[in-house]
Amino acid sequence: LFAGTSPELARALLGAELLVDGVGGIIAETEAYAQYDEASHTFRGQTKRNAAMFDEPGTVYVYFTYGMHVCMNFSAHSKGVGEGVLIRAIEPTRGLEEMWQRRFKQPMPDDPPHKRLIQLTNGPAKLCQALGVTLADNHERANKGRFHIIPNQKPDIAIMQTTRVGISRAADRPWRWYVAGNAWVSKL
DNA sequence: TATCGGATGCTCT
DNA sequence: GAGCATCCGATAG
Repeated sequence: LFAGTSPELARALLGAELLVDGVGGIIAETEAYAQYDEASHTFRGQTKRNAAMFDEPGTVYVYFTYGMHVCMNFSAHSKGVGEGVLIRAIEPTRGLEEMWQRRFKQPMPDDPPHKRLIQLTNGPAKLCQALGVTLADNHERANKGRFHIIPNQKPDIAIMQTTRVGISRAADRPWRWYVAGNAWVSKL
């Protein structure tokens, strides 16, 4: 699964369930980044910060950005190649109360507003906060420690493809994919 | 509903 | 010193 190219992995991860210590949901939106890709953190070669992207496929790459947020990726392709997939949105399935507490710093009400449930995980930094992912998780491995990926069971989900969000270089490269109609997708 | 700016600190130029 | 794979609240329409 993780041994594919980053665009292949980005599509394959849609519909899969991502769980961190049993808390998480269905992956609804992803973006691919490759070493030859000007928008990628790995474009200018390996550094201490991006080393996880060059590690074994399935390695977790967590980075700090905008002075206050972290985002998570899974390394793709093969060891030595700086390529990976950013997880941009999940549809919560397990541990809703725990996610709510981490995101909003208060217990989840008995009848939570739908709008608020969507805000739980409809963005790359939001879902990391909800799942309790921090920089300490950098270099973790999928399906070995607290991170688990349960492959997509439904073969026929409708997938949309667009340009990536929030980048300035290689802005035309259509390497963002999301599940059509899913309410947790961060942007249309 | 859409757009705008502030928060906040690490990384690389 | 500039830029950043973002988020949130405020403001205008």
